[in-house]
Amino acid sequence: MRKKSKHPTLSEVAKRAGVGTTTVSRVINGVEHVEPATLARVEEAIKELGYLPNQAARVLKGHSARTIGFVIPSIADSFFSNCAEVLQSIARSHDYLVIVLTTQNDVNTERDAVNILTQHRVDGFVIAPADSESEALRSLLARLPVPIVALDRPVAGSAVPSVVANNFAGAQHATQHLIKHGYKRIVCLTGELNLYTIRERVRGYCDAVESAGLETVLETSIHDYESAERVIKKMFHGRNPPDAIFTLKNSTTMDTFEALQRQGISIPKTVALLGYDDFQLAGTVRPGITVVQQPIYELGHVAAQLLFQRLLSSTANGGAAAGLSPQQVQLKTRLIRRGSCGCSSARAGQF
Amino acid sequence: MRKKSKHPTLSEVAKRAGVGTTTVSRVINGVEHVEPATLARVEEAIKELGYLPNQAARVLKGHSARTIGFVIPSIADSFFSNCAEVLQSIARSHDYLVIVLTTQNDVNTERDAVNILTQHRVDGFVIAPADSESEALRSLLARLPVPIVALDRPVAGSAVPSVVANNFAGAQHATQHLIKHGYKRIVCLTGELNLYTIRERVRGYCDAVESAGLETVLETSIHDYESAERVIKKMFHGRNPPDAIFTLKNSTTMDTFEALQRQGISIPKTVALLGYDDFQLAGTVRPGITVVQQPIYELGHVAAQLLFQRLLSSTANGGAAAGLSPQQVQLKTRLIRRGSCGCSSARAGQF
DNA sequence: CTGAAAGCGCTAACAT
DNA sequence: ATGTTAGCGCTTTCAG
Repeated sequence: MRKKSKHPTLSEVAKRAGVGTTTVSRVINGVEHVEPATLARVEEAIKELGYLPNQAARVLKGHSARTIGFVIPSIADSFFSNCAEVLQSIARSHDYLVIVLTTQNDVNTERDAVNILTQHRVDGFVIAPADSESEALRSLLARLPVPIVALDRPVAGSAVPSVVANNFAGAQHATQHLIKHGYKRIVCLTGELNLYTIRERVRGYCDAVESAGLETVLETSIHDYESAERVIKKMFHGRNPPDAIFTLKNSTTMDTFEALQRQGISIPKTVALLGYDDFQLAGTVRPGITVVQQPIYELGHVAAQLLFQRLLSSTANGGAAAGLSPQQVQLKTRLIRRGSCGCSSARAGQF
Repeated sequence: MRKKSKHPTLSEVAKRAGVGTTTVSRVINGVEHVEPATLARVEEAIKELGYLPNQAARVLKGHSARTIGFVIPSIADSFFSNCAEVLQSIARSHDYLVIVLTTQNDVNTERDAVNILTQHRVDGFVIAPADSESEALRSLLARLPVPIVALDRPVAGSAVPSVVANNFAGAQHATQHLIKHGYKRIVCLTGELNLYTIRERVRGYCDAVESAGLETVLETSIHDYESAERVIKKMFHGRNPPDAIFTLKNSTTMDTFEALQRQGISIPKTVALLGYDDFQLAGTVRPGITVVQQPIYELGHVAAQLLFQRLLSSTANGGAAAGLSPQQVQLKTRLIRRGSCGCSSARAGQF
């Protein structure tokens, strides 16, 4: 004895209240010209049935789904989960929903994700492209009739607005900082050279090192603790060990810190350490770790703003985007000096 | 000169290919009885128009939205973002989407979230209830015609299946461990006593302390670094300072560690520290922090499995849930011994 | 102030 | 093998 259709429908409500469907519809969407008595009856029927309007029907009628998508490599990554939190709260303030899809930086998964969102007729989305240079992605996005904003990584050669940190300058300044400390052999530890952000950071590192007439030492095989440890062992057992290490993302920084510590290599005495991207406890471990801090909250915030500007203005004036914010936003990073680079760690401990 | 409807429709594809809508529909949903030549024409039309079926229409037709909801306090919390990652990947393997909604543990926001998901006709959802005892939530969930699974916190007195860790036993064992070390004055630091998990942990702590004939010292005003520091200062400047501290969630553990370190209070010499919930670098700071580790991955995994079992079986046999896994799953926690409790930190450093 | 009816894009009988 | 057609639940003219 189960109900056929699990959810009550508007016409069921109408029948129960003894009115037409139009009246119920009016009651649901902002009351206008409904007699108090009728209104009361309808509201009671709604309550009794536990009626909730079917979004699908509304959308089919041409209404917005009030939903945006968020396409990111991983949601377990604190950078992106923090962005997601910001995006979520802004979306909610506009009464929009967020659908999160993860790509693991795989271009096929990413293409599927974008298509799925399109099938769901989201009103727009924010994406951190797996491959900034992908021609396929660019043309895929170009066809879509909804606003899109790129986050953390741009879409090269495309009109898609983007909000990214200045990875080049961040890495460049960080490296210059190490150079000012007098370090002569600064190695750069990383993996995932295919990512836009990483490439930019590498560029910044190389630029600074070369400008100082030093030698670039790039190690691109770090993917986890084991690879970090192996590389570090090799470096310090070989001739010409580094006097400073620059790591390009926070898991690499942590792995490196851990490996150095376990091998009893003193920071910053034997080797200095500077990491790209801040993380919890970076100021609490001893020594505190000097890092390039990204404006995570701001990145998420600006991306959300850009998206909703377009969303709201296209609703308002039929698609003509007038007076919108700049298309390509680049945000500054900040160098947080703690003890690991050789600076006095007097101010260590800040998050 | 803008297109009216932004997305191409099935009948536009049909027109362009010179066939009926049915044929196009057949091409889209698993080809059956379509002549190769026709098929080719249709496929080309689809490609040319960049056609993607409108989910809303399908759903309205009675099809599943192939979407599940995930209702959690916050997505920036690593516990929940890790769960989200697991849920996401399992959902995707079943070709389902995940909509994430956050509640900040606010019951009204939570109610809204559930209703929004219902309006979107999700096929089911996983929820970490803000208030396990809420009668309102219980009755709200009871009315819903879709499968629901509670995660991390049960829904008291309800048929909703739940997947939670054994918070009581975890805290009890942890406290007993401190007692075995010989500590006599073990204080418990926490906030958010309204949460099910915290209350269970407090119960476990109290049980162990009282069974040992010691005094319970519960400090429930810790919300951030400042409050942690204030309380610790007071404790160590007053008479009868603690010889061990048990913190009930990881941010409290980190704040406490930091405050102790800044005040030059030695761990574990002056005071031992043991925290509930593991975190990155817990094994890397000095001393490594002994923690109760929750089976995060497994929690997410089992919750997802429970949900999809119900989802898939209700699709298969009309709602009769036959041979399903147990309704109330309770998972074991693990005590990870590092240096901060007074154990030798020989095995420290594991993540 | 209220109701009847058309139609959004799609699927699924039912025809052919 | 393919086309015709009737709705799914809702909003929205257009009439009363």
